[in-house]
Formats: sequence, C-alpha cells, structure tokens
Amino acid sequence: MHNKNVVPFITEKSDCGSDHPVCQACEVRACGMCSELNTDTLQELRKITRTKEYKAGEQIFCDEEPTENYATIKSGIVKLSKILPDGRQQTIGLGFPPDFIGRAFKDKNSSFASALTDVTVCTFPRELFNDYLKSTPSLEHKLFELTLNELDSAREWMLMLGRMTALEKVAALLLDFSDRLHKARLLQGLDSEKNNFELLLTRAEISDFLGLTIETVSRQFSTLKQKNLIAIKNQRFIDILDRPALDILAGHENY
Amino acid sequence: MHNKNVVPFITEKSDCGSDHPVCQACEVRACGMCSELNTDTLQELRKITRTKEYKAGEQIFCDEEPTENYATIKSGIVKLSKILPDGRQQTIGLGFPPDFIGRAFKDKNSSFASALTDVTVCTFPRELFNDYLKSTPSLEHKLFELTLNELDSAREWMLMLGRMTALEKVAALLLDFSDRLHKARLLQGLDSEKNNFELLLTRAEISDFLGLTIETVSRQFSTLKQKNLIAIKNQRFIDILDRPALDILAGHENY
DNA sequence: ATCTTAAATTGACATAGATCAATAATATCG
DNA sequence: CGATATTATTGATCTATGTCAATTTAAGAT
Repeated sequence: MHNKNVVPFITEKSDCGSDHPVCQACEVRACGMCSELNTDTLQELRKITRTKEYKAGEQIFCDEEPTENYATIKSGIVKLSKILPDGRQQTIGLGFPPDFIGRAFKDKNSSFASALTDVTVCTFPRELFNDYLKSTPSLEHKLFELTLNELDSAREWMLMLGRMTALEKVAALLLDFSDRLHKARLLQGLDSEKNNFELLLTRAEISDFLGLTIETVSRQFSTLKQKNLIAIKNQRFIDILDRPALDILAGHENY
Repeated sequence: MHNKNVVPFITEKSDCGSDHPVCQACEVRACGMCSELNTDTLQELRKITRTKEYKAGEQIFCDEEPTENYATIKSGIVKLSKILPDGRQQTIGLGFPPDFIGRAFKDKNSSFASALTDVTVCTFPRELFNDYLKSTPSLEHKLFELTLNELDSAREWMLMLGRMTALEKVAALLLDFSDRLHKARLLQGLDSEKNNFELLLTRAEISDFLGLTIETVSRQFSTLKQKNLIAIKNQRFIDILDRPALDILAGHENY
C-alpha cells in the first residue's frame, strides 16, 4: 500500500515511544534530519530546539540578516528566493517537510525564506547546532544527503531556466510540484491522489519560480487546458489528464 | 602578500613532508578534500586513488553511465552540463581545483563532466570511497562544505539564468570567471593579475552557460567593448577596464 | 607566406515572451 | 446578499533575443 519512495511514518514512529513528547508527535521524526538520531541523542538535541509557526506569506529569514536559527520543516511549504538590487526576484527552491533550511557553517543566509502556506518548523540556534553537527557525524551525514538532493534539484532547475520554453517550464513545474506534494501528503498520513492537487502557488509565485511573467504563465495554463493535458477548477485545483504528454514536454526522457 | 581568500599553499605543503610522494606533489593537498586528513589517514586513502589526465574536450563522465569513480580536480577546469532529450544543453557548473566531481552516495551521475582545458584529476573508486567517507567524519565534513559552496553558486546562477538580461549575464560571467581563475592561479603559485585573463571558454561554451546563443553572447561582448568596460585581444584575452561598472551590471550590490 | 578550417562577428529578419491595458473570476467584507 | 479588492485571463502591441546568412578574424598546415 505504501509508496516505495515514502518513509512509512506511522510504523516507524512507534519505535520512538520514549522520545520527548514534542519529538514523538513530530511529523518528520522518522524521515528528517533526526531520523539518524536515537532517543538519547535526540533528547540532547531537543534541549536547544523550539517549535515555531508562520502564517502564509510571513518571512522566515532574510538574505542580509545574520543567521540566528536553522530549522527543519515539520509541515507546510517554504519558498526560498533571491532578489537583485533593483527588485527583480527569482525563487530558487521550495522546501517541503522534512527539508532543512538555513546555511550550515555560515553566519549569513544567501537567500530569503518565506512561508508559502502556513508553516511549522523546529528551530535550532545556529552556533549550538553547528557545534552539535561537528560532534555528531550521523547527523551531519543526514544533512549532507539532504543538501546533495537540493543541489541535484537546483541543477535540474538550472537546465529548466536556461533552456526550456515557457510551456515546458510550466509542465515541469506541475509535475515536480505534484510529486513533492504527493509525498508530503502521504508523509502526513493523508490520502493523496497524485494527479489531483491544489496548486498552492499564485501565478505570481509561479512566474518568480520559472523566470517568466504572470501573463505568460497564465497563457501556458490556457494552452495546456486547450490541449487537454490538464484541467483546472477554481484556478487552483489541478487535474493532470495526460501525464505522459506532460512528461515529454518537461523533458523527462522515456527510452 | 598573500590574498586573504587563498590558502597559502607553499607554506602548508611543507608540513606534509612525510606524505606519499604523489600526495606531496599534489597541487591541492592543502586546500582540497584531503586537507582534512593527516599523513597516516591520507596514506590509507592513497591506496585507492589514481591520477588521471584528460585533454581539453575529452569527456570525464557521462549522465547516464553508472558512476565508477569520483575525483578531485588537481589542475585545469572541468565543465558540468546537462542535456535535454532533444539536444538542448545547459552548463550547470564549472569545476576549478580543488573541487570534487561526482555525486557522493549515488550510483548514477546526474550530469556530464568534460575537460574544458587539459585536466588532471585524482580519482577514487566509488564504493570504496563511499565507505571511506562514512568512516571518516572529517573527510565527509570537508566534502560537505565543498558541496554547500556548490549549492550557493548554483543558486546564484539560477538568479542569473532566470532574471538577468544578456548583457548582465555576460558581465556576471566575466567577473565570476576572473575571480575563480585568479584564485586557481595563485593556488598554483603563479602570478596572476585579476583584471587580465585568458577566457578559456569559447563563445559556444559561454552561451551554454548563460542560456543564450553564440550570436547574442558575441553582441554583448561588442557592447561591453563599445562602453569601454572591457578590452579583448585575439578574442580570448580579456582586460577588465571598469570593474565597478561590471559589478553594477552583474547585480553585485554595493551599499 | 599562402591555403584551409574553425571560431567570432555582424547584419537582416522572425518570434517568444514582455509589457500595457481591459475584462473576468474569485475571495473578502460589511 | 451585494460591494470591493485581489488574482487570473485575454488581447494588442513591443522588444530582447533567436535564427539564418554573410563576412571577418584567427589558427594550423603545408
């Protein structure tokens, strides 16, 4: 029944019965950074963590600010972006549970983080966490793997930004978003239909991600509807009608 | 005398007098991955390494191939790129000494690597190196830091690809390339003038990097010459005449 | 030197996507 | 429920960059 790519959260959680209550209830105990820690070590780390909530739209941290906290995303979606001095903006990544946010080993962030939906995170003070990381190889290893995944996806998006047409970009975004949302929902123990999801980004947010304008994004949606590749209800609820065709548009090779 | 950002190579090397001869002579002994290893541990790692050389243009590894080896760049410049099924290509990064190439913990590369100049690398068999990494936290830590730097620069380029004009992209590339080349040359113990360098990339390679065409890149060079921001000798030798102006074009904020 | 080949520049034109403006759909608030 | 504000769509242009083609420059071979 379980999707092979998804950590079977419910089952694993039961092994953590002696965790601190906050960790026991944590949505990402079994798949996030902490999954590498046993109850004792986690107890230790728990001393420096704090749960924080952000409403959709709120800023989590800022480019120029010194990093005070790192965080693990427990629920919701976080947007990472950069801006040019004249205000032009580019989204450089989306964070889903159980992603880590912040720049390890540096005292300055190199991007803005804001809450795309309502977000719950578990925060760690920077200095303490860096020390902790250096003395806990298993934790550092896990974080390294999360970082490698982020690098992979950043490079994937570079190909998209540099070489895809507007239509292809939108197709690629829809597929990527649907997959990640699907995984995140299964993680929460929710039912999830892969081809049917709520697009949580506004057209403006999508255009910041794809390096396009709002109008161009909107036109591509219309084209995809016309071609019967997707259907849209209320401008926010997407139905993927022809995934193979979208895959081809998005350049997902199928030999 | 030393640039603050550059590891004082000569001085440090003298501390490694009992290294294996190959490591002793290594250009990146003091600043690469191995800088975290003492002579004994390095002796151990040395058993699985092999030096390889590639001529400019040669392929180092391929997207679909299973990764057999990882490598550290000892000298030369490596180009990392991705291609879409229909052949469109995007360069996703340049590797300078002492960068690591390959995807740790995965058995498949997600990009092509080829030699931009003549290149010397030190290779490690994949499986052995992954094992070694897991049991040597200091090595993994260093590699993690190198990876974080790569992620930072990938995101920097995402902003460029998505939101900069052709002229701005070329300015940003020239500045980035001049800095990295400068550092690499100092590392080699060579004299280096920051504002005066050989552009080792062809117009085609530049256009693959910037998500543009050859012709557009060429036109931007002409514009920069006209504005007296740069001078070009023999199409390959760049003189930066007005760095502050280029910095502004490239969006490097100067408060 | 001269010939050959590859790379870079420049020009003329086409086009994808941007910009500006009007309308429509949806959400919010009293 | 209607009034207002926000977000999305659609249409009519405009423009930066792509495309195609001709010329120039440089590099290598003989």
